[in-house]
Amino acid sequence: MKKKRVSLKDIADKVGVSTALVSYVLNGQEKEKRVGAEVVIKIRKAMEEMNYKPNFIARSLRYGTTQTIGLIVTDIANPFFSTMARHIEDEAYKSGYTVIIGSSDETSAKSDLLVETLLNRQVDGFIVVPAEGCEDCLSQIIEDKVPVVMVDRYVPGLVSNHVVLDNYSASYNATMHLINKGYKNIGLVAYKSYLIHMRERVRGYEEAMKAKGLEKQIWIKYIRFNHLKTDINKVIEAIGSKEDNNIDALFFATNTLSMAGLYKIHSLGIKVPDELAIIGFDGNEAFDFFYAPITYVKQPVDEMGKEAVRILLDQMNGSKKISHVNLMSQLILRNSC
Amino acid sequence: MKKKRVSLKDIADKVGVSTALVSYVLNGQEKEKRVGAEVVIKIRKAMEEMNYKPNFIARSLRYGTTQTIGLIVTDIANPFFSTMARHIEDEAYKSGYTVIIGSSDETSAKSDLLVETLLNRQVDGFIVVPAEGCEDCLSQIIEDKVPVVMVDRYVPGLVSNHVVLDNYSASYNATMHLINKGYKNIGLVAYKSYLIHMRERVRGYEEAMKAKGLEKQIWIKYIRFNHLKTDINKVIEAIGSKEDNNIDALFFATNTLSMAGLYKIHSLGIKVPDELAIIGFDGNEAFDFFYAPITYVKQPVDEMGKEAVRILLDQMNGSKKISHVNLMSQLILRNSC
DNA sequence: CTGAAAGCGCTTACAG
DNA sequence: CTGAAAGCGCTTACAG
Repeated sequence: MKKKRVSLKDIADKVGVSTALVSYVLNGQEKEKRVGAEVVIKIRKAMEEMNYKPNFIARSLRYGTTQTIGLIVTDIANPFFSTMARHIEDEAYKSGYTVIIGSSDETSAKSDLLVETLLNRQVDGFIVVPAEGCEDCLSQIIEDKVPVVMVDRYVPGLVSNHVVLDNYSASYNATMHLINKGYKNIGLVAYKSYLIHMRERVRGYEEAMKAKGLEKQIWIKYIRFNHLKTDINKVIEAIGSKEDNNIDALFFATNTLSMAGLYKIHSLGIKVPDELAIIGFDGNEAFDFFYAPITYVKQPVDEMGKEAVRILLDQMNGSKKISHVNLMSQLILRNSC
Repeated sequence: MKKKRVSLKDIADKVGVSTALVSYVLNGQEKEKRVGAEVVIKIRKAMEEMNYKPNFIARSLRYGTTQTIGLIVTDIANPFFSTMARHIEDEAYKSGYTVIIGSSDETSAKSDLLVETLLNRQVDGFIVVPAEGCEDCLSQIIEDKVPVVMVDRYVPGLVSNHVVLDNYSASYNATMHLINKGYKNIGLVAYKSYLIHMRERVRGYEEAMKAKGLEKQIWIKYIRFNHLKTDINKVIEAIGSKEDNNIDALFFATNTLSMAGLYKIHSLGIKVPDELAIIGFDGNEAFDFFYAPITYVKQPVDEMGKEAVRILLDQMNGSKKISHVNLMSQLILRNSC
């Protein structure tokens, strides 16, 4: 079907030299290998004329390296991850790397599948957002000695690289902001998950409450990832009907939680911030257009992506150093609290 | 650095057979090739024990096929394209294909670079959102006889596949909706571009206006892609200060135009729909939270992605049929007009 | 300065 | 039923 592409050998035949010479000029080694000046010219000309393009697959097989990075996120359609993917792409291309993206949907089954697929495809390294139960697939990567850096969250105990938000302080500061604004019954809406980033966000909230003597007011709702809408609707309805402990402020621990919560708050006509103050997670255009623009925890998603690539490149270049990067968030103040 | 992976030959040596047999059982051809029953068992066992993983790069070199699709969008961080990418990913994985994504930023230079990179990497097919001036890079793909399907827009005159929105009717219907609602001075905000999807959207608007005897009221502002904010702010400011022809309704021709326009409308405090009616393009969570939820043209992005993959797979399987798919949009009615 | 040859890890006709 | 061998398109020591 495909037209047969011209190979090194075709060039060599045309010029009447061995493939070695063609390979040398292709790779700019005509100096070191002292290829004859006229030969170089002839080879260049032939490559041009025949529109030669090197076959990376062959080169990969030879080198045992593909110049490819595997990126596993939970969902590329999630703006947080698509934005990060873009930064990763840009940073990787700068160094001649290409990126293959896969979405795990927060399941270890899909993560496993992706890891296996990408490992078979000989990616040189991984950037992964580990899902729950991903200890195994990650240790498989590590066993194979393929460099990997985790982003957004990491698997505690796994000796490997990661670049994540300082989730504890992000959450602590957001909660403290609400407390300082005078709210007392501050609730947290989090995912039901033992993943570290979620636990840290919970912990930050709890510690802030305790620090201000509000341990009695600690109120956390855990949402099931697969039942986002139904679970969160229930939570918001209960708040709306005052069944629930007179919650006067709500902190959402992720962007998807924030959005789902806002939809329900909006449809129930709960007044923000008068009846309910809000702090969301991650920037989002929708936050800006909510009638009370939403105060939120801003993550340095660009840095997260770029830093992950830099660490990964380092590893692929043989560095043995394990890097743990904690990025600081910023609380963007608006009118929702 | 990487641990040497176990190869077919390692298995063969361990079991004491030739690589041919191992290859046969690996590919489930033990029946056709009548491999001895015990041998099959031994090979299977060895593969298991040694944790053998086939090397796709080697296989690719042999087959001349990589089971990889190259996807070139304008920006993977744009929600429209990231959502499409997700559908493409899912559909591709179903058939054992992996996808490599690149962002062109709407420039032909980056598109060229991406095409070259992906061609070198021997992708089996392309799905591309062609940028302005991309005639050349596309014809290069076509010359190389690599299957390609264009999405979102296409290059007229290029004999190739595409799946796009029926932009003319989308725009015609949206404009007609505004006219029927009684608006007279309806403006269109489009990108300054000769790309077909944009021209069709402009044409749909113009024809609708003419059909209702409003040719005199035709009013179009062309925004430069690289000066989105400044250009659009100027347009909205002029409307706000009534300098401009008493525009009472605005139709935005893309999602990025819609968002940029809404930000300015919001910050100037222009009342929607009383002072200015709005129709936007593409669904968007921000549309939902605007104080007057935005009426918009909804694209079937899932179908667009999946259909593109199906056509591409068909082509890669040798089909010579050229497919042109026009998808219908839907006007989602809300309160902004 | 240049060529012949081995090898990366597979697959597959061919011979027995 | 099984093995030896060629070949996919490159790179690179080695010999001359």
